[in-house]
Amino acid sequence: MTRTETAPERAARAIRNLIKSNGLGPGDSLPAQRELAATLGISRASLREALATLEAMGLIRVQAGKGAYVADPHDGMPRDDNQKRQAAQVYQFRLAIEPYVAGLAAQARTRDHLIALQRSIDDMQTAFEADDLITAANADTEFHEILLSASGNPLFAAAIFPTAQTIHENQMLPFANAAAIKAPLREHEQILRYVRDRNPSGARDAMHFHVLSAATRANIAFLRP
Amino acid sequence: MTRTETAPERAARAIRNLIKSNGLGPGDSLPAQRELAATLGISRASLREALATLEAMGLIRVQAGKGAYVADPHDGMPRDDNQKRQAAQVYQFRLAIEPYVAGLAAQARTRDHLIALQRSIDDMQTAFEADDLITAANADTEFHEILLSASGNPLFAAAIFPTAQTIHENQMLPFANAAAIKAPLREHEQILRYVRDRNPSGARDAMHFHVLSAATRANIAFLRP
DNA sequence: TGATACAACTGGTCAGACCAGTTATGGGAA
DNA sequence: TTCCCATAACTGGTCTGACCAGTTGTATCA
Repeated sequence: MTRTETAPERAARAIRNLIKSNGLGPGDSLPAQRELAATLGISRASLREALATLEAMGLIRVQAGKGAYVADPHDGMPRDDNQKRQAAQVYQFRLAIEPYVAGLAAQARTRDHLIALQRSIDDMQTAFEADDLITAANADTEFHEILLSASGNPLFAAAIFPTAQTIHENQMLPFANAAAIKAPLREHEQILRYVRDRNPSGARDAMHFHVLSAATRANIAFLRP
Repeated sequence: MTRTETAPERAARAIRNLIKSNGLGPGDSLPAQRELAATLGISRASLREALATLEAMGLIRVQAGKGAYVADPHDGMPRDDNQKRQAAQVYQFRLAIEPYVAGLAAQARTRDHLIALQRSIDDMQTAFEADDLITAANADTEFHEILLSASGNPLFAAAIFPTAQTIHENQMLPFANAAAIKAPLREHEQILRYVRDRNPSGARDAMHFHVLSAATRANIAFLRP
């Protein structure tokens, strides 16, 4: 039997669509609860349950007396007005996870992973040639996601998930510096080589270098153990 | 002004504590909503909002007509029936994160962190002497959580959160072997020593050893990069 | 003994009320 | 005219009490 979708579930999905289709960005406000409930044809109680789940997911932020707003992805983490510092935390985080994951991937990868990794590199190359930095950044992210999945341990992907958006944004930073634009491409190729050759320590070091280089390109410094 | 905590927020935290302190595991059922609301001194509406956030966080699962249950953390991630394999993934994950975090903590810790770490060690000791393995396991988890916070990078805590329950479960496994019961205690003390002395590489190695030892005690083997 | 019907649960949803903050507005005082 | 402040009209936060729809245990009847 296909379990019936609950009213708050339906509402939560509707609100997410509303945010998307209306192109609402961080800080933009949602309709008032009484109005939104009426629009969706549900009670305010159900609406509030939907809002509670969306808030738990970090998509919105609700303030008493004021309203509900589309959340800034950075708001889920402790106050830190300093942009640079946030970026530093992201790179610090990546430096912990990604070299390790690359080492695992070098051992656990299948032929399909290699193909997918190569394609993401090709996509990135093509995007660069077309000056399409958005697509290039997407390809960049994709490369890392494939490695994540190639590691064979779903916990890493689960761990990255909450910070995925922050990480992606950060991955675009380096591209602001047009001069060093091809460097990440070569670094990806180097990583892929080690992963293909099943050389964990090589992959690990190459990824370590890649993350540190990306930080340097973005002019970010941070504490390392 | 310190923004007042909302009733559902308070309730969510209370329920999480309830799960912890009662040692509820996956599949165990929570009290009925009417009863739980009365216990917490809030309305069912507020209680339901709390449950909605907990469900969004993947901590519980609510079924109409039946009840609310502590969720299996592995639901929502790729099927993997093999218990041993799940445990291996957890240790593999911890081995990536925790030594790195320990290294950071050794540099960023404050005096308060040291005090808290020492207390968690003392609690664990006391619990062992009282043969209270549940409390001991809680103290064990607490030690690691304090280090997480001492690292100064909230991303690590955020990353660990989704798998926190799995990790906690795993941390209890070693205690099944009564012989080696004091080992983790000594390992924690060793880590604390390095953290106190601001020795990152020492802390890192000690934590590496600690995680590997825990895995060995639990008779778990896994791939390392 | 076994099947069934009922009672007593469970969560899902709603309407409507009231409180406590926030904000816009309009009327006075300077 | 300009500025300030009281107030009205919002906003979300919370509660009560009701009813519906599933699930489950139990007692009754064949």
